[in-house]
Amino acid sequence: MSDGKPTRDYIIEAADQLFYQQGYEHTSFADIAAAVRISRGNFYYHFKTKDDILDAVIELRLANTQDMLEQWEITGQSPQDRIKHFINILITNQTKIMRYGCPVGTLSTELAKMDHSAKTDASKLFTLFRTWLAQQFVFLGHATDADNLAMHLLARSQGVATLANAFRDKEFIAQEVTQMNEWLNKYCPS
Amino acid sequence: MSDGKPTRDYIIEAADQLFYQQGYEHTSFADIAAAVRISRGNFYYHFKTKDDILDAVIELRLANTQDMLEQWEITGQSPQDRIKHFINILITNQTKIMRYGCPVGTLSTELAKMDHSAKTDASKLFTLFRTWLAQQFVFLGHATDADNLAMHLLARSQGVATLANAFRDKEFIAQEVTQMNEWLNKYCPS
DNA sequence: GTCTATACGCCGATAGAC
DNA sequence: GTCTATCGGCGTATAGAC
Repeated sequence: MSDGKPTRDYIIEAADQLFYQQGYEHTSFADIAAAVRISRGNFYYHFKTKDDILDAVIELRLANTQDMLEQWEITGQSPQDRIKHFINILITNQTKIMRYGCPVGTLSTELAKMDHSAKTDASKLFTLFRTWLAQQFVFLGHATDADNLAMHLLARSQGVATLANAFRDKEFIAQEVTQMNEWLNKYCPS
Repeated sequence: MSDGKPTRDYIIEAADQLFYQQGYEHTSFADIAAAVRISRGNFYYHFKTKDDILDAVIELRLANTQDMLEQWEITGQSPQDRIKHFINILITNQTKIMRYGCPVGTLSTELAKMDHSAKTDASKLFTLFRTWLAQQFVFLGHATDADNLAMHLLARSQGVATLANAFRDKEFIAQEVTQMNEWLNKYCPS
């Protein structure tokens, strides 16, 4: 590549995209190699197995998610603002979601069906959102059921992503996002 | 096989199970052949391609779903009873859902990622539930937003399935089902 | 670090005997 | 209708030259 970034990083980023767009199993080494413009053989200098790439991709996603949540912690002026940031991903990423679904949910589901060992690691992506959301609800004074509220919101968001993907329905997303914000307002001080 | 049922039907039923448990792509002809106890070669007497089996499986699921909805129409004494039947699938099938997710949602998601031609047919499974639920809401006197309410409930149910699968959490299902029933009561005459 | 060449198995699919 | 044998292709993975 042109800049100083290690080839390994390019591989992980390409795999990240392809695993999301095509699914883990449906993505071959040839696909990733073509995207990074290296030979298949060279591939194995950086990763021993396909599972190793998956591990690296999950690690990358965990780090990126962590960064995003920390950003929201800074830019969101109140807990409800921050939670609204979460709800709003459905709008921000609606094009991708309608095409490929939610990157967290679809990977989790695929690995569960494959009975893949990385399934536990992939679910940590959910945990990241779950813990962060729960913390916001604690800030809002709902310490006792903060985790339940976090899980509820996560589930709502997952369901919207799945159906928006199935029906390619933009209007539906907008409508559900509105309802989720209204739901949130019930738990916020007025 | 021992009884008079055509081998073709056994293949479809085995494929139905395996596609659900392992995913469509992850399931090979060898897997299905082993389950039905026929040779791989014999397979092609009944189906020309793997896609043909998928079509047959979707057709079977559509028919089975249709039957189930008609049953609910009979056994459910009121629209709210019938809708509660829908909500209750999450409890009835909780073991399978925690392991493999929702059969409708996971197939839809997988086919979308593969950009598979059968994706549209698979989404008809969602449509079946959607139309049926909307009809119940019409009966409840919510004609203007019946479809929105149906989609909302479908999404809730999908989200619960996805998270229950990711976290293998039975308690979460029970809790969300309770909330969905409470939500439903708001739209029912008291 | 990157390449070519290649091994080897499983995949979907076909041909043809019984 | 069911079988065995086999094909061509692509999958992951390895060996070794540069």
